[in-house]
Amino acid sequence: MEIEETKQEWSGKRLELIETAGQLFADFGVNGVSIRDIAEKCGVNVAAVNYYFGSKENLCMETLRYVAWQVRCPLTKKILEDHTIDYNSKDVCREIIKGLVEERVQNYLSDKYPMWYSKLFLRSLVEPPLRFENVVFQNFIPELNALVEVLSRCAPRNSREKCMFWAFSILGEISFYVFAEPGIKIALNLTEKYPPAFLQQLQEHIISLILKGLELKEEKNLYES
Amino acid sequence: MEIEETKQEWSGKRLELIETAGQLFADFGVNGVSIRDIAEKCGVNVAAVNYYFGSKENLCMETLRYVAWQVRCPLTKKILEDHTIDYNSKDVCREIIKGLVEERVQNYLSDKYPMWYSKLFLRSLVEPPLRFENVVFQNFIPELNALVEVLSRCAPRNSREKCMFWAFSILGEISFYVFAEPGIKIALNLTEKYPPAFLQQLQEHIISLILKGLELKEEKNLYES
DNA sequence: TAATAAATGAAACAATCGTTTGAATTAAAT
DNA sequence: ATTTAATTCAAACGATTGTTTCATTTATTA
Repeated sequence: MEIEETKQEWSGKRLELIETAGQLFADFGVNGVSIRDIAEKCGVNVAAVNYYFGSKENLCMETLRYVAWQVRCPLTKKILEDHTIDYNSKDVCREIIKGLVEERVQNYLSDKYPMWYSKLFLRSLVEPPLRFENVVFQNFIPELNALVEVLSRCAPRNSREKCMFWAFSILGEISFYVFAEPGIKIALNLTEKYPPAFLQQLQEHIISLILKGLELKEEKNLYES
Repeated sequence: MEIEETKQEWSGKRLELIETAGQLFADFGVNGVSIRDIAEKCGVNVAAVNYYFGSKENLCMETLRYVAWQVRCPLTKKILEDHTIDYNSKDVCREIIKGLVEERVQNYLSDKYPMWYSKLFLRSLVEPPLRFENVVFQNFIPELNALVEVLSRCAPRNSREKCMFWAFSILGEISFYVFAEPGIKIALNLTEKYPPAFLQQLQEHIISLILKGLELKEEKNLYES
């Protein structure tokens, strides 16, 4: 119900302002976007921002809260709460890790959501006045810890420290394509969004990389030249 | 000699301004820093920026040119120009890849350079008015292509497309610790810079991850439980 | 030492920033 | 239909932005 209340606030002109502002914030940074830029692109008066949000900073935090909700990856916690999982089965562990990577590639890079959702979310780790907001502590750190816990269970021979590195590997591999998107697209001669076939290859690349690293790769592949 | 001329411009009050402005740009974004901020922190008059650089935008490009020079990774090209290398030797290939990763961990994350050098350099891939400057095309893309070429030679069984993914893996794994530094340090309870022991572990993690992925890992490790 | 160039400083420029005001308009409720 | 609330609008607020001016100081050269 708290969720329903939250979602109600994300409707109408208020939502339009969040979507417009968020996209601009993601591309140009909060300080690179003026309220007049937002108002013009959204087709509303400059006073609308202060009418709906009180201040630019409030709007800023709202855009962050919004995208953090949109791209959240709940699979990790769902796995941790499922006590029927047999982590002794390598097949099970493989599927779990495949799922973790897939969810993030899907939420961060595919056209399930606009790219600027994840781009703005990543900015919250970096840039004032976004960073150090509660939304970071309520999303990034818990999800990171959950990710480490799942990896620890799937690869018990690895220390918790090692699993932290693997968690950062998953996040880093994917995040790079988000935050460095403009440069990467130039390097790859892409004008539109990442093609689905490209994302499919990337997803398989990351899954294979993690599975090999955690010694969970199917044996047949280990020995083939 | 062109280099010498360039270096001469990086001295005195001019260099102090570049260093001061660059650090602020890296942390707060170009639009998040005013000329008065820079002047105050640098202990000079507000007119100094326009006296030495003509405009804020010129100063901005100069800071970028400066850090791109500082953190450049010339090892890749040096390898490509060395025609005595035997890429049939797995030992040689292993050492090459170790070197490539080490150079980047050293230049981007260690205390060889201030962290904001690499942070600002990464911003050039993302954020106007830094992005799409010539320095990106003259550094990021050539180094990326060189990296792909070296990986192709070391792992000839992988397609060029695959090697591109591996190159992005190396860059992504390391870059994540640069651009997401504030969030990561909170997650890891770090107040200072990344400890040398941590970077050593990270470096070994990435090298191992890439070598396993490219099937270059020493056989003894492949079979040990 | 005198003359010249380089560097610095206080003050102000127009432009833009986030924000506020209060009237005009639209929608909802009685 | 009338009242009330919600929304939109043009205009202006003071503060801050990047930049310029010009006098002053410092350093260099003749």
